[in-house]
Amino acid sequence: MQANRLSRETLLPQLAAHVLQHGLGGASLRPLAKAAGTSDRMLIYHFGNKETLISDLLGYIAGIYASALETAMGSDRAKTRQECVARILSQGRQPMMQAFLVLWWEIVAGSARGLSGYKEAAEQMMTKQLAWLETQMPEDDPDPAGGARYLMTVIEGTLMLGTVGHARTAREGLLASDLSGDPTSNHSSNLAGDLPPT
Amino acid sequence: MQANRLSRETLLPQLAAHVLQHGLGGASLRPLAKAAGTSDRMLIYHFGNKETLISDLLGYIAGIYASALETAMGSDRAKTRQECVARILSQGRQPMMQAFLVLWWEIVAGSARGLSGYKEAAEQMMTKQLAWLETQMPEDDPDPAGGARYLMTVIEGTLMLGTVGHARTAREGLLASDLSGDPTSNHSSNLAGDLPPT
DNA sequence: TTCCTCTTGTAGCGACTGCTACATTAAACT
DNA sequence: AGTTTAATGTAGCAGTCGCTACAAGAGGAA
Repeated sequence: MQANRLSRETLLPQLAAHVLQHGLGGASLRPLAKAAGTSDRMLIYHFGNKETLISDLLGYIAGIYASALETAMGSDRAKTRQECVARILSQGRQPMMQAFLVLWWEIVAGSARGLSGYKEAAEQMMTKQLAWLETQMPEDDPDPAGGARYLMTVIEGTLMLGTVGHARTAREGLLASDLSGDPTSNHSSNLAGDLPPT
Repeated sequence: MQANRLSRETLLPQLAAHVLQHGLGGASLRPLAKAAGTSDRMLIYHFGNKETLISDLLGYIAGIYASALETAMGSDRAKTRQECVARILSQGRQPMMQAFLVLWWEIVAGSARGLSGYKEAAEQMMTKQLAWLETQMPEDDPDPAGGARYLMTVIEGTLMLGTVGHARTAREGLLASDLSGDPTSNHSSNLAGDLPPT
């Protein structure tokens, strides 16, 4: 059984898998090629050089992330903003999302350093996440657009604090915020339980 | 004029300066040594190996950050939480803090990947920032401890969105939050003006 | 067939990586 | 002074980096 001809399209999934597991920082051509069952020679042949390979790969990964969000888009909306936050944070604790998250910070770092392709991919992923978040907002929310942006800010801050060992700080912050459940509201408040552990 | 004997203490400031400018990712011994006016040979001699060099360097940089916060600790507290956020975000737009911020995301990424020394430094920096933030909370704040943690989460989320080209998302989110200024409050609301530009 | 283009393998280049062996100088102790 | 120890320079090793020159196969077109 002969393998198909190589192309960017057949290469990218395997490259993405390797990068999701081993990161972008130490990603060099020969290990990448091995993961895709080829040689560095062919990677350069098909992508021209490493820089555009990484750019294309980031774009592809952003696409994966987008479709992951699509499939994760349950039909039932959250009832409160806090439930919305809790859902997303608990979803972010799934193993697949963990790998994404680890990679995500490398993408952010690359963005900050101005590496080619990073900012575009990051922006695309966040735009998609924002759109997804808007669909998850409570139906009776007074300001779904602004609220989604607010929740996004809070969520990203929480994720960052979590990765540097300050999950507890974020949790206590959320509990002290208006997201911890308005006592005058008739919705149940279980944010504490759904927040990430220390 | 003969240069002083080398030691970790005399080396670290110059190494830190180089890393703040060029990043941790591509930091290899020879450029680092050149920036410190020595040879890679001596870096290994004084630090043992690269890994502990980076660890020590991260610790040293965390120390720099801590003292930068100390000197930035004005005696006057903010009057409202939103003013507190606005101050910190505007402070983060100073050039020196910009360099820190770019480096910061590399530290977060290293934390997430489990690189040795990264998480410790990151945790230390965030702990320090949290303590500093508590001192900046409004005097009449009903919950300074919880509020500081909440603001910290929001601030970090805002910074992240800013570096990936979503400063506008964060700004709109903050404007839609309870931090945008309570109309029933007697404090002035100028958060919009102090938020980062698009 | 003959030719031509696309795709792939082999081999290697020059630069760089972290690190070390060896020798030398400089300072400090006895 | 003599001895010992710490600090530094020179040179280089084995490995990896991105990338390329060259040639060989493969498939279609004439």
